[in-house]
Amino acid sequence: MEDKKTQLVHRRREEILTAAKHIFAKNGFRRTKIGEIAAHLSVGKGTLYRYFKDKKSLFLAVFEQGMAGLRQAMRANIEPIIDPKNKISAAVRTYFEFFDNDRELVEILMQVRSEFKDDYRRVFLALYSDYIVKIQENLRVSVKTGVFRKLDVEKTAEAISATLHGVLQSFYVREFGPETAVPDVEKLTDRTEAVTALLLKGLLKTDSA
Amino acid sequence: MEDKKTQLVHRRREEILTAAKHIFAKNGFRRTKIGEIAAHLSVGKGTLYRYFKDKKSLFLAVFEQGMAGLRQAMRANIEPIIDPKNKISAAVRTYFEFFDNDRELVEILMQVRSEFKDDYRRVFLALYSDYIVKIQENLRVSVKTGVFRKLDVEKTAEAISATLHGVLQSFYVREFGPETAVPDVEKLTDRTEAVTALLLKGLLKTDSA
Amino acid sequence: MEDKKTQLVHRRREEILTAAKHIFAKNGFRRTKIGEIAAHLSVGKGTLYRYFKDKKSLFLAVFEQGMAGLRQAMRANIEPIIDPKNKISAAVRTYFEFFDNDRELVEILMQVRSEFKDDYRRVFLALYSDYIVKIQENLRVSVKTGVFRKLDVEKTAEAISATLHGVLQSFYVREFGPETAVPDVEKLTDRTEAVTALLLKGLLKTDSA
Amino acid sequence: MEDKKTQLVHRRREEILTAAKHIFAKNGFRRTKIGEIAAHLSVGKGTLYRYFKDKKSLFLAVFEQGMAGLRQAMRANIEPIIDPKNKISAAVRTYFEFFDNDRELVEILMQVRSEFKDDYRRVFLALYSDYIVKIQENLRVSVKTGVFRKLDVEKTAEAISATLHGVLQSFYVREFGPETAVPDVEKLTDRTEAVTALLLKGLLKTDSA
DNA sequence: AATGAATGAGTGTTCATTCAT
DNA sequence: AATGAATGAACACTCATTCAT
Repeated sequence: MEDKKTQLVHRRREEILTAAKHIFAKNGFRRTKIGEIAAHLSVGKGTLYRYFKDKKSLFLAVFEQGMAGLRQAMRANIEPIIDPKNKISAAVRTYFEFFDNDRELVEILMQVRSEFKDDYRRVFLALYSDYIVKIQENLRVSVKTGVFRKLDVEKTAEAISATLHGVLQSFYVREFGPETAVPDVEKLTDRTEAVTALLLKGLLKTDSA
Repeated sequence: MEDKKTQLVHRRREEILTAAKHIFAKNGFRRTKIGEIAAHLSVGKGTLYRYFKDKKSLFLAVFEQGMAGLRQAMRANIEPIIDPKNKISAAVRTYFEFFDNDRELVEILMQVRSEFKDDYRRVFLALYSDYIVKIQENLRVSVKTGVFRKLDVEKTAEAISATLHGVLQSFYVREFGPETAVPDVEKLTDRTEAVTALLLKGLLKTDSA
Repeated sequence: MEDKKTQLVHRRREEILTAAKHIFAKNGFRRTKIGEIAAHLSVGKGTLYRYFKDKKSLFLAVFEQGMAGLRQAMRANIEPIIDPKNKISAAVRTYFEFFDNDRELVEILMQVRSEFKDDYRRVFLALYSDYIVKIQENLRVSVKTGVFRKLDVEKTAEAISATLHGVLQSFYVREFGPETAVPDVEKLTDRTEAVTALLLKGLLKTDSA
Repeated sequence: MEDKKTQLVHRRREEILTAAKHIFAKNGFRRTKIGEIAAHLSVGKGTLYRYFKDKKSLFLAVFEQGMAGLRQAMRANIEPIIDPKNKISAAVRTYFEFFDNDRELVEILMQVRSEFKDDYRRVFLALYSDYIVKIQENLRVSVKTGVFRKLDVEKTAEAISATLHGVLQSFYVREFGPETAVPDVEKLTDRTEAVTALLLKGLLKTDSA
């Protein structure tokens, strides 16, 4: 019985998060009214406050859930791979695919940065640190084994991660937007090859000799 | 006499922009009260409204001025350079130096994205397009001359630009913040080498032969 | 239960209208602050906005309610009367009595004209038209039966109605005003005889030999 | 020389009043900005303040000037007439003609009532009192000479005056409005006959038999 | 005398949050 | 547990008036 109750609570929490993500992504944090989310769920506003302390907590919960999903996807798709090059290309592909499949989360991501700088920092660092650590490990090993050139592991890992974010944003500014009529014409995934190539091979022609 | 007046108006406008940038960067757009900017300048609120239509216009003017400065810096430092590799490294260095020297602008940049998506898009595209075109030209020529490998010009140019943005943001989230007590410990410019190397050489060891 | 709620809502609405009429009449539309009305009712400002869209709507609701009352009074007191002369005198008396008993409404009436010309026109025409039509009918019949002299029905009906308004205003300008210390010394009703006589002796067939 | 200056000042004052009347009538007191009047005259705002203490004074000056014009017209057209009936009909005609020829003043008149109740009262009473006194004299004499029926002089005089005001307002609400495309289709003057007849046939002794 | 840049008081409205039912 | 009526803090913007030039 307790279990049942707990499950119900969990399910309800999920429903709220889904509705909130939808509305927040559509209108942005400020313009979103708690009442609109409640109405979307056909519940009273008070109910939302039983599940989340306040509007900000709800918003951050949406964000954290999204980030957790990203982390999970990255883990599932990258960890099994052993070849360092393939690890990189899998990371790029996974990252892009993930956000192609959850455009609302991109909007949330953009919002959270300026609305809650400090919370963003916290969540960002918490969720991404292990992922950046993984990159660093890959780099370190691959440099040692001679697959990758000699490089500054910390800064390069940061740069790789930053490139993914940067491409996401550039793309978002130009193509995204919930109101875009034809959102499927172009996809982040289309960038996978170019970005992977850039990261792995760089710009220079290397067929020296 | 007209000249004097015009000059005075210009000077006042600049003073307002500087004060506004400072306050907006410190508190963010929403939490900034027009009265606070006015007080900082020791003028009445009405005066600000003589120079800028409303709060949003003032904010966007700060943003546009900053972007104009970036464009100018990029042009001045990159255009004279001929060697494609040096062009790339100069772009990275200029970009990072520019934001190291104007951290308030970074905060503005982060804000504007989520507060005024559409205006951001407009200004961003307007000011950056010529700069992205330059990258594309460089790539196209360098591929033809065999300095750069065969690559997708549009997508790679986008990725290069995105990498710079991404690094700026990653760094910003971790190190920046107007409230940071010791903001000079680490600098964006420290990333120049690693990023330039990543862009030019990629990760893979190329010691063919 | 639904009934109870509906009733409560209705009662609250009436209370707000009463308080608003009082404050609006005392201070005029512009100088009335929403907060003053709320304070008078010991409720929060937000509550007023649950019942009325905005300040203007509240004001116009007060006005419309008053006009509805006037129409009702006119109907109740005039319709049952058959004799044309008595109909006229009843109209004059009812009109004057009504405003003697609701001086706040007079102030509202004066305000609404200049503040919301168009809304005034709309409400005025909507509520008064049937009443003017009644006058016209009375005139038409009475002319036919020879009780009233031959006259321009439309213009004379307008003039009769206008006379009532005009007397109300003249009186108001001189005697009224919520601040008047002794508001009961003179009354609109005191004008009933003189006005009725003026109107009637002009309407009656002067069956001079 | 002094004379010249005085004349110039006078002329300027008149120009300001004309412009102010125009703008005030168009937009209403509240929505009229001092700057708009100044711009219309191609002078600085400060200049207006040399001629009128403040916005309210300017508005009231427009009103008072208009009322003075009405008084003058009434005097010129009525005083020479001796026959009591003709005096009445001349009053009606003059009043209606005056406002047909100065519709802007009607708008001012409507505004002033609710904006400045007390000042309206003062000016109204000051300017109209002599005119009402004239009506009273006419009534008194005519009753004595048997031309008019026995009546309450004060209240009837008030009612006559009120009828003119009332008709003006009724007409205004329905037909006027600065935005009316075809303002000449109907005129106040068209009411002259009906109103005169209403007033007179009520005034004349019905020496039946 | 004329100007118009500068001033800053003043207020309607929204909406996150609470809490009585 | 759920509701949604009630609350009231918070804030941009206008424009009459002043006064240095």
